[in-house]
Amino acid sequence: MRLKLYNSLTRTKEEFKPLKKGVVGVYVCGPTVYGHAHLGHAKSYVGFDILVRYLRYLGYSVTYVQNITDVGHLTDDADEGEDKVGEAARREKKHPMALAELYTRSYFEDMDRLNCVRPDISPRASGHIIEQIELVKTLLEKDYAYEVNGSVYFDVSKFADYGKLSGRNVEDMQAGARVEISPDKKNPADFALWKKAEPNHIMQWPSPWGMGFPGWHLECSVMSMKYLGKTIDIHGGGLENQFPHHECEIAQSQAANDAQFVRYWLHNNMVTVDGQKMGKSLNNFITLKQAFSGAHEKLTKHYDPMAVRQLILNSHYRSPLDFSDAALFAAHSGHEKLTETVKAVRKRMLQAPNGPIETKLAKQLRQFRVKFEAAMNDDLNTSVALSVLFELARVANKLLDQNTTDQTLSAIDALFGRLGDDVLGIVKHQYEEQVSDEVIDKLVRFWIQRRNQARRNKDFALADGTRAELDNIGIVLEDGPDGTTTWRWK
RNA sequence: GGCGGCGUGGCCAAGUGGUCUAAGGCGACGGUUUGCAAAACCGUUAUUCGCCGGUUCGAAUCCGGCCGCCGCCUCCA
Repeated sequence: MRLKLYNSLTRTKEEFKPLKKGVVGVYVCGPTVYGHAHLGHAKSYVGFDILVRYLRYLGYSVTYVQNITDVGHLTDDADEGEDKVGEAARREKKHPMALAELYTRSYFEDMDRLNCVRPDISPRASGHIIEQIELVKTLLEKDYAYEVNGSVYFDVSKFADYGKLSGRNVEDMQAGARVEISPDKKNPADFALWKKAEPNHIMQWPSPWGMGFPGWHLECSVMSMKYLGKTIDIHGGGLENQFPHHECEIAQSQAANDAQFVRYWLHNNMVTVDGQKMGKSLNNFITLKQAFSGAHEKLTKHYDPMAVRQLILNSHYRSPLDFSDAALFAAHSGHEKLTETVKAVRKRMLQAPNGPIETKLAKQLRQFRVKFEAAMNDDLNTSVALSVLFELARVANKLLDQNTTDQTLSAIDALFGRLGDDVLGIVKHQYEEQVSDEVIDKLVRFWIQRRNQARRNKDFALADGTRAELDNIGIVLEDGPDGTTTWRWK
């Protein structure tokens, strides 16, 4: 069976065939870096992380591009609001580029903790102004765009397919239902390619139309074209960007290039928190840093990033996901079970008797792999794929109760590695048991107490024995004149 | 107003015409193991898939109606 993906463009699951054999270009709409990443980012980017990992598992050579939006994304409607990065910069009293850098780093840090593979290229919108201006020029030359007062708009009436992706009809949409119509536009659905900047606007660049900045939609067209070509295999993004962002990308790109822009459109569904949409005004807006530290009133504890990842993989990427403390807790418990099993297998592997794997078991492991791949091939059904890991864990734990062979255990470990690590990213190559200084201090103090108890009981043999044992480990006890005991490394 | 999605056990969640008396996880309960516990393992926990009607030899899965919930079209992945 081959990989099938649900293509938003055709609204069907289609067999995935890349344009060039064995090579896949993936472009995913990245974050606008004006704040810390939140649970919504986690769902979206873990979802596409799985796509990239699985394509690589299947043997494709994948180029994964995910932009960083640091200019042009407005707070209001696509044309009238303030630049998000600019506004946040003003609020935090930073230069916009410093603010973008801060949150870009924060974003990468959070994604690393979620064990998402880094994109191969993370292009910044502000680093591609020249290319964006070039695209606007092309669209003007081809008469798909018009200039008004230093701004350039795309003329939607000239692009027949506008609305095809999101199933909308320009005529049917209530023009300006919730948004003021810009007087400069010929048609309310027209969108900005280039915006004139007022003098106080910090981020602005010279252009043939005067000082200004690019429209938000432009960057994705330009950067995907630059790094992946005019026609790309897969474009991913959050469902909320299907309209208008992705429609606009299609219109710009295809008008400019006279070529299909994207062959497979993938859209990730949204998250809710306790059943409600997550919004800054709703007091249920949870950043990843808050989830990882537990610093949010909706959370009873801090959650390991892997628990968040596990919860995301527990459901399908096209289904909405409700984050609740209970759901996170359940995911955490489940993840712990898998982790403990993998650790136990690896530990036992080292001392298990030499011997081959039983034929019957080898067959069962192959079946697990078949089931896993069938699930993943079916539009990345991670929920079922994950269930295979739990079945594998059960088999492994049963074998651990018996005196099984080293080859059996290493086969199980290899399967955990291939499926759980390479594809799902919830099993790690290595688990280093790190002991903090605080824990060591508590342990030593515990022994100091025991020794002092022995001293009070005049059991000097035990007291001295304890001190000698600690000394062997490299820990020196020092009894002060006031009866207190401190310790230091030898 | 326009567009779309969802409703499966106490909770999360797969399954979308027969292998479904419905995967997997969490939780709960009983058992094995254990000095006790934890972990692990075994078993129990939906004859039923929001409600009503229809199509069909057969429906959680298709169609119609109703009820409920959610999202997008502003911000937001």
